[in-house]
Amino acid sequence: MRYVMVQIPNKPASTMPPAPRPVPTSADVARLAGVSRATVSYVLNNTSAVRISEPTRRRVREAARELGYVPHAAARTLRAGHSRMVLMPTLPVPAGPLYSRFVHDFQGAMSRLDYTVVQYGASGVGGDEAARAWAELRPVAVLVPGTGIGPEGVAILKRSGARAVVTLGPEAVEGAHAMLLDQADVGRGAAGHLHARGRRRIGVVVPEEPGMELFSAPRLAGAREALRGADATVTELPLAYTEEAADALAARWRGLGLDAVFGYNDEYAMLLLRALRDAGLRVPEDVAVIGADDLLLGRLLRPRLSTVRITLPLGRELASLVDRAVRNPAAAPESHALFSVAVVHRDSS
Amino acid sequence: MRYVMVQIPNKPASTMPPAPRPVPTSADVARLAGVSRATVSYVLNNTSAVRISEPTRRRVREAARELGYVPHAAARTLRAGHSRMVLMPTLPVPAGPLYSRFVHDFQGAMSRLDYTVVQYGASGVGGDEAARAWAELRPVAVLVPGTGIGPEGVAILKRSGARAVVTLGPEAVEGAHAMLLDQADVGRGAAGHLHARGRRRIGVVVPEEPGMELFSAPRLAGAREALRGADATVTELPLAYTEEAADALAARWRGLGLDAVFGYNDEYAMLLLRALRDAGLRVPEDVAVIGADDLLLGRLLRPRLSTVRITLPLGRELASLVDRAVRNPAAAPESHALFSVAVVHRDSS
DNA sequence: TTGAAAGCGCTACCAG
DNA sequence: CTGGTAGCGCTTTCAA
Repeated sequence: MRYVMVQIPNKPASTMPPAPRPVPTSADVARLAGVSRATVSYVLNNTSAVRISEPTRRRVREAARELGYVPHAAARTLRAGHSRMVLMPTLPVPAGPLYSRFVHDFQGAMSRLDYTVVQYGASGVGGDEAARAWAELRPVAVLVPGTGIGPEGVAILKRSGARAVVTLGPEAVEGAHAMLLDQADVGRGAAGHLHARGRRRIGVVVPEEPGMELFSAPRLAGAREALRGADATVTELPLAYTEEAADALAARWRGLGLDAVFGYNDEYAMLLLRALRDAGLRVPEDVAVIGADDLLLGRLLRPRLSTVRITLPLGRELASLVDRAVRNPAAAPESHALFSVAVVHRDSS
Repeated sequence: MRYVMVQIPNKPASTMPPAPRPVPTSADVARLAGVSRATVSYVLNNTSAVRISEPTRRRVREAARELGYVPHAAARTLRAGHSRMVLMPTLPVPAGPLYSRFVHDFQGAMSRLDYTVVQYGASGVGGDEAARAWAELRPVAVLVPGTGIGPEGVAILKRSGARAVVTLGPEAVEGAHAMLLDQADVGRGAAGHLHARGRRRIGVVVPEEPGMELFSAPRLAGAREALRGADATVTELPLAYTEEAADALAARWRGLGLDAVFGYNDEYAMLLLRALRDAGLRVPEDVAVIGADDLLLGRLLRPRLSTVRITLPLGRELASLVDRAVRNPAAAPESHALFSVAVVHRDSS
């Protein structure tokens, strides 16, 4: 006598969610093709160490196609003990054009090296908590932008099998490779330039949009630092990215007694520059203006906008760093400064 | 007599890669805490169906902390049979500001609903091949921008357990929910506006940057279509995003005999507008200019740039659509047109 | 309150 | 050339 387990619906069939056809597995393919699961695996992975007759191969492929079989990445990863996923947490703010391009290039370069780059939607948690969430995915490498990770987080990732951790931020983190990229340099460059041009009462725009302090705070701090000890003042200028806010700021400009402004980036600078001119101020005579990022559009406005040009690391170079690090995880962490900053003096300062 | 397997290095120890300390598993935690793996699982997942004594809980947590234990997502997914990952293939081009913001909002909304959004770096393959690669990850939902998937691809994903497939493109795909979003509408809007303003010989900028044809081709086609049968001509104007290219185009402008131009988007439009004016042409008298995307910067240029405003679906609304679809996979696919297009007439046309 | 064990889907070893 | 099978790390019944 044999017994068979039968699934008993615990609700009337009419209210049950329609039984989703179960996802086909390699066992289903094997059954349909009349071979073993091992053979299926050999055929579908073109395992060269093993010879499978052509008719068998055809039967297996045919069965897989018929069932719409797709292998299960999690199972494969579990079995293999490693994957080729490179994890990149997404920024907590919408990406700007420079960063978008950088990520795109990096992704292209990595896929040419046969890695898969995955941008992981940060779930709001931070610090070691975030590092743990990333570690759960067992990526082969992690590329962390900003200051979202510390030595403890790096250790967590490495203990979980990450063969390379690379940070993209202002300072190297113990145990991780670093692409040095300090937003404060941008503020230093801008403030230094304005000071060199003879300006002494310098405003620094700070976007009011939430999350932007990630970039604006170091840029402001850099400006402050560059002028420390010099006979100059730095005034923080909160500004929302709207025409109205810019006009309002321009309207009370004369009362501020400033002779120069660093506009956070080219977009805010262009916005403010236009508002200042509309308010009757002369640029650069009454007020010098400088932006950052060297957007093409900044060159179109008149007067042409001075700016701080930022060179992000090339996706290719970073990809090759990651690849080397993965291949040789024992190597000492490298610090690179492919990021660089250069003042471009045009007409607005 | 018992035998024990011993791992024999096949190279001299000095040239061996340093044996990476194996990643701790829940079994290691159990061993260290002196309990079973089941207990570890109960404690770390706060399983409420089971009471574990407080001292035991502490011992387990302490052991986990000491080892730096992080659970293995692949194993958990495999066991659970499902995950809460929402897959979003990355665009084949760097994202623009509108799209970046949209993705950011969507991600935030999804994580509030307790899903994890993952942007998956497309490996260059396309069509059903790409769909299969996505299906390997067994995402609970897939959000596909553009025209990167057909009915066959949707079927593959659903057979692999995806409970919702949503496309973000010009037309609904069999079996998938759709957020209708046709770039051709932008071209239609722009061309219609220019024609209504009395222009008849209309140029359409087509960016030369690789990959942009994804967006520029439908915009051009939409413009052509809007003017079909009207007494108007459409001229394709290839343009690279550099000042030199814009100046070169402006230099031969009079020879082209055009009285209006749709600049692909605001950035190209601003670039070209400036070059045309520098070449001595009057805007809008000699040539009307219109862009698209309604960037704030377009309002700063003089004359103020006319534009086609594009409203992307809100991240929140899309997130709720995805969530509903996941909860009720049997529901008929919905088509929404939260995307909309409106001509904003300013001074340049 | 805790432990033993099955099994998710896959690949790689070894035997036939 | 092909099949049987162990085991990757985890959760979850069932039994003690």
